Amino acid sequence: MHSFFETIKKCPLFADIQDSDLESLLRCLAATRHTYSRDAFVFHADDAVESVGVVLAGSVHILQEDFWGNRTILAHGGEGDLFGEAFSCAGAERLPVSVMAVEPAEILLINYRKIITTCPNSCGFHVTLIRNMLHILARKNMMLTQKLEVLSMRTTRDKLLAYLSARAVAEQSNRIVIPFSRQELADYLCVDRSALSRELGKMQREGLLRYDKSRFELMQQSMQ
Amino acid sequence: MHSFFETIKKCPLFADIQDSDLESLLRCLAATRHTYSRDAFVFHADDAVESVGVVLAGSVHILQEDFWGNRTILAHGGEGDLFGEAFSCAGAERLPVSVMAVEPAEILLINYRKIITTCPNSCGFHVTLIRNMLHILARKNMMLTQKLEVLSMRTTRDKLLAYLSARAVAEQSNRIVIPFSRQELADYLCVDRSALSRELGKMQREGLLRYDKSRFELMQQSMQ
DNA sequence: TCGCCTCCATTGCAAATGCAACATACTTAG
DNA sequence: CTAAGTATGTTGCATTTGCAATGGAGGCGA
Repeated sequence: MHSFFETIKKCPLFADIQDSDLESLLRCLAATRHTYSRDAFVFHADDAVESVGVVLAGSVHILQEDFWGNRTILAHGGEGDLFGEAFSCAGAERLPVSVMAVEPAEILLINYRKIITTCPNSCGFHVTLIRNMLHILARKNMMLTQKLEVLSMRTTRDKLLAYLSARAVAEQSNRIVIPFSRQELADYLCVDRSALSRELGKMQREGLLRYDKSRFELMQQSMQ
Repeated sequence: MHSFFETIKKCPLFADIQDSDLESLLRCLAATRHTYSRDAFVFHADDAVESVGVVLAGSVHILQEDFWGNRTILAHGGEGDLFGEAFSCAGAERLPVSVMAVEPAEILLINYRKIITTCPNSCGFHVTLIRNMLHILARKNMMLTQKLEVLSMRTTRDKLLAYLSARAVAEQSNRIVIPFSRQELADYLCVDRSALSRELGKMQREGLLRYDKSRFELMQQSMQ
């Protein structure tokens, strides 16, 4: 477990904030620390949206409950992770998800209004803070968009090509190394692992690509 | 075709800005108007990211080119629509997409730095503008997340249930009216229309739901 | 070296899906 | 009212996919 300030500094919301400024910034934001025992709710669905949270210690699950009461884990938040920012910034009335401590956790809660309102003593942090928030939301936006482009393909082959092509364009190379194991790649593409393997083999036999473990090479000529 | 100011006011980036303030705001932002003929590029992939754009007249396509050079239309932008905001706010170095006028178009370009930097004469618009930008990004974020939850389901049935359940929870009712025709729903879920119809019929026969046109009723007991 | 474990490829099979073609409402213009 | 056009449901068929089970390769500790 890291120290409080070390953890805080890992959170992208506080990027480019001087260490020496952190303490006064947190005071200015009226940030509060809370501890939660295992399975305790940090936020509960239908709560009013007022704050964003930063995981200081332990970890949380972002949970969603569907119409029939089935719970799904949407995401996991570990040390330094920020959560609740989209709902706050979107001006949502009520939370559509719950946040629950998976293990004993310590959370920093910050009132959203305090972040976006430049404070009376006009401290310069707010500008940085808001810029960081924009940055976080926008990056997440790009990631979501990219994943959507992949998942909007109907077949496993097309999902694979969409994913690999995007990586290749980003890396400006037809040789790419993906940060996933097979199972993880299958999870990312939302397909069955064995079906993924089968399709990969077929594509290699057809000369669309070559691969070895996590190393892939896209073939130029395959205009399909 | 609407007047310049009428169009501007439709753009969510300028929400809550007084009509009387608009003109000086635009001057402060050094916003510039440009006209493009059909098929001209407003932005080109790999351009440096410097500005966001607002469609004043005509319309644009957001295009993406994959590894093999195939172009895909990612989105359409009509009068009052904002584009390029995610890349600007995310601090992307190079644009991963192109923006092209589909028909003769007039575009308002605003340098991103001017938006997020509170100007020397500290005019109050910037605060509103930045808040609007946060709002836009966050709302888009929520929409993307929700669609991703639906598309991450592997079967048509599960996609349908995920979508309908989300609507039902949002509307707090088991009776919902969807804003889509069948074809549009199929497109949203990224499945074939006939397969969607087939699955809907099957689900109705199994008692999971009832429907008539765009009106759906989810059954409570069906815990599956 | 042996045994255990994890990751990955392969395969059989039933079910789901895309696709194309066609049938059936419902809408709208004339 | 009629005719054309559009939206939706239905169905056959080839293909794709998920699922479960199996086997092999490589890593690791005893």
